[in-house]
Amino acid sequence: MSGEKKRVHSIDPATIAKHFDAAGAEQRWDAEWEKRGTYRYDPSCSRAETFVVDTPPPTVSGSLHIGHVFSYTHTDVVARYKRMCGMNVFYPMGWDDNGLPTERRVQNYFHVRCDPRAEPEPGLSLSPATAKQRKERPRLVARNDFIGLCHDVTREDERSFEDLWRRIGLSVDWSQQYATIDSRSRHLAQLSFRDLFEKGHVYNTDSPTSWDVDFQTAVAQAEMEDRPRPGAYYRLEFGVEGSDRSFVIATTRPELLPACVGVTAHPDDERYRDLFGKSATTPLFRAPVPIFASELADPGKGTGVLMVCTFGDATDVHWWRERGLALRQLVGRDGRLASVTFGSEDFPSSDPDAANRFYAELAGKNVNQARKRIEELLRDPAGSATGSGAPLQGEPEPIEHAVKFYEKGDRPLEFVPTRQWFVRLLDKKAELLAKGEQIQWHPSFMHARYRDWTEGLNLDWCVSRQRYFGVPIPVWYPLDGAGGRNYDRPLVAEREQLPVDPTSDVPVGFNASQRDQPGGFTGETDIFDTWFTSSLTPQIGSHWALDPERHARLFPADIRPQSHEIIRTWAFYTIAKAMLHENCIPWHHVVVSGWVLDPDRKKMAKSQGNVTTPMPLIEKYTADGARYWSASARLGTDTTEDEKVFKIGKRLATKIFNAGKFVLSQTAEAGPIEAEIDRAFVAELHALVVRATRSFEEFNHAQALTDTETFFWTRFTDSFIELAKVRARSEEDPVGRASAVAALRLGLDVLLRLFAPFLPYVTEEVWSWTFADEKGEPSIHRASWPGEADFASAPAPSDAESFALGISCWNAINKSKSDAEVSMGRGVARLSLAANPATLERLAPVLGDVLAGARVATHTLEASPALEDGAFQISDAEFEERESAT
RNA sequence: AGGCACGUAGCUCAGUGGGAGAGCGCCGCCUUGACACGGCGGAGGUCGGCGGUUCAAUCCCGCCCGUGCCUACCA
Repeated sequence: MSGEKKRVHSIDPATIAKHFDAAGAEQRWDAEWEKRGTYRYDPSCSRAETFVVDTPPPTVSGSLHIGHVFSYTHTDVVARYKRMCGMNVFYPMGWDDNGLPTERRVQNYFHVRCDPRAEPEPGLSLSPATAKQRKERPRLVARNDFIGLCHDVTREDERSFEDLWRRIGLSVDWSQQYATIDSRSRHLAQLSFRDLFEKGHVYNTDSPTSWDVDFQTAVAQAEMEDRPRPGAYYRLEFGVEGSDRSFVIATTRPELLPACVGVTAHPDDERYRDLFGKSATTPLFRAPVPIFASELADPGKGTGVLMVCTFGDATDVHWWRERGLALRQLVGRDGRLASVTFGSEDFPSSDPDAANRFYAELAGKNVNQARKRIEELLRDPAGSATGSGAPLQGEPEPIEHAVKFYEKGDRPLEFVPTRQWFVRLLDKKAELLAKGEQIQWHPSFMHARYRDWTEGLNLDWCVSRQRYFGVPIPVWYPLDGAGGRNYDRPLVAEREQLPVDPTSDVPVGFNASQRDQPGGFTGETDIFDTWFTSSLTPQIGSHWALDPERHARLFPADIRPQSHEIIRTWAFYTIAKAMLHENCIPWHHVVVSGWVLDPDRKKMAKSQGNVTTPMPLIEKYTADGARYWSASARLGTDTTEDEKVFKIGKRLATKIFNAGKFVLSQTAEAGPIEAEIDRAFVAELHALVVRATRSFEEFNHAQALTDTETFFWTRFTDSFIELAKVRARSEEDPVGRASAVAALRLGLDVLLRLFAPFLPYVTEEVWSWTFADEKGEPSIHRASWPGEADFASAPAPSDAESFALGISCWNAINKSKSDAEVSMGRGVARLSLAANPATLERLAPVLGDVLAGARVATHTLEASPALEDGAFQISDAEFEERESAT
């Protein structure tokens, strides 16, 4: 830039609005960016030139809240930085409409139920159900028709999300959209299953599985949560066969007594040692059950001896398998106690009549009802296994204990034997952990979440769900001559066949007439766990098996933004899938945002009823203001919704607008940057660029913002502009004037670009005034990130500290004005400035600018060796009269 | 019960082995020529507590207290 004349425009400030019209700018630039394709992904670029974002697809049936603005802004800031660094950014948007929330919403909205067996009605389109319709039975619709209705309902939700994303300026490429239930996602999910099947990673088995009795579906380990629940220890007296002995078992689930298949205690427990190998007799039902020793029994819990039921908990399942115990399944899929007959082979009893009499009181009841009733029965001495009075010893002792629930469920999970499909993961913990090591986690401690979860895994991934809406499992089963299903030879759809719906499509080698006929086939009606599809978001973006060339340009992705509570699901499963399919990691970085807390520091959640909708905040504080609040938060740190911070962001945008207006309205041509204070300012600016760039590279955008913001206020607007202002308009010093204008413009130019990822609107606005034209880059968001090239021609200052020194001196003069209670603009007729000799000497090159900025007419310098380096003392200041100030 | 994180000014939060910080709020002053949607100045904190390491600890280590999350806990 030095020497040569640049084509520089100044603006006429009169043509610029007095105040920044943020709302207008937001609307204008969003349309302009779309029109220009500013954020368009270029599919011709190689993987190395591309920065790939694995955008989290928001649950479209969820409500919009300020937390969405928060975390998506974090991602956008990174995407914008990378784009300015010259990367071809792939930043898609997905919509998560696969799964229960949408299923429920569609059911209510249209008053329909999905039924895979229903006749398809192509082109089905419904109106929202009327009150009258709601009183009737829900209409049954086929799966694909249900999916169509889902699109109808979610389109509206998607629009409101898109409105928000556009309003806050997400630099998403809107031509890259997908939905987790759309045909490509379904296709890829089924291809994923086919691939896992071919590689031997999936299996189906009939075994006790965690089951939600309300949703009536199997649930995976990752979807369970413990909730503290009140319960009670019921002390029940058991008999010992062929002996007078008895013992007492403490149980919290007396209703499972009829399902008791064994009794166990710790092998070293003296109290029960003599019982091992014998048979116990259960109270009420008089069932003989084996007594065995197990290390898993805790002598300190309850009475130290416990009953094994099918099934009370995971340990019961373990003992049942290990010991080959009987199966006496009581709780059915609906959560009610089944009808069983004591005295049969499966339910032995030494007194079947009494047992059946007691059980008749329980059959058909749900778990809670059965517990209440059996407590009463257990008070009846007639039920004793020993003839020594009521089986219930004393009163139940209330306790609070943890009970497993489906995270979306309302009643405790039960173990119910069902046939399910699983992805084998338990035997791959070590590889999964190794993959986690290859990924960079931001902040790094989030890696521990992944590690803990993976190490603690104790079940394979149950991927089948007994729901109706979702991606069908592409499998049929051959039927034998008697119509029995052969689960060991599943007919998994061929790759070329996909996508399929096995309830309407036909496996290769069969024809439609053989459906559900002996010797024919039957279609799987189960669907996939929604995570089975969501774990493929990087592959959905890259089109994976459907377009290997594109896949190679987009996979693995660079960043996966997400929140920490779904590390065990979304992150974990995505890593597992990439590993099982291609033995690689799905992305290089996981970027974890914290949560937004309400002003009382509680997590903002729809269920808590404390969510803040974002639009009013954006309208009040502008999109840039909302983004400022978001970007101020470090990754992984929970952040309080604090309007004060929004306000600061809005103020910052206004200040940038005004500073831009001032700098760009300087009419003089820019020239070489020669004045010492200009050079020193530029040197500090350069250092800022280095710091901010490093912060971005470390995924510490909050630091980059803080540094840029601090510099902008304290070094640029509050000081450099003030100190260079007079010279920038000086008629007598054309060289100094050109230098000042150049430095001011460079400062604005660089700071605008440093702010651009955070405040896309105001920076684009100011950029558009003259820089867009001068630099031939219509959008700041496509301009280059500041770097060495911007400073190549700026000579170093003779003293790196001279700008700082000038500011100190200027501040000292300001303080004297403040002390005298005169305005900063007041002229100073004369003053005496004291500093130590070395400081005075170093101040000399910038003193002229300082005195001009402070409007000092005459001054005297005083060398005071006693003063510290860099300290200034002002005395004998005489201020001009207000009227005489010019 | 284990793991992780956090605890700094009234509020929201930075920060570092050597001098305690920012913004907001508060107080005082200044209508100035980019900006009153401004500016200048000021008050305000035993950096959760107790020990230890060190010449030196808000920072490193240990213990404790408090908060949040993750994981475990159904006899």
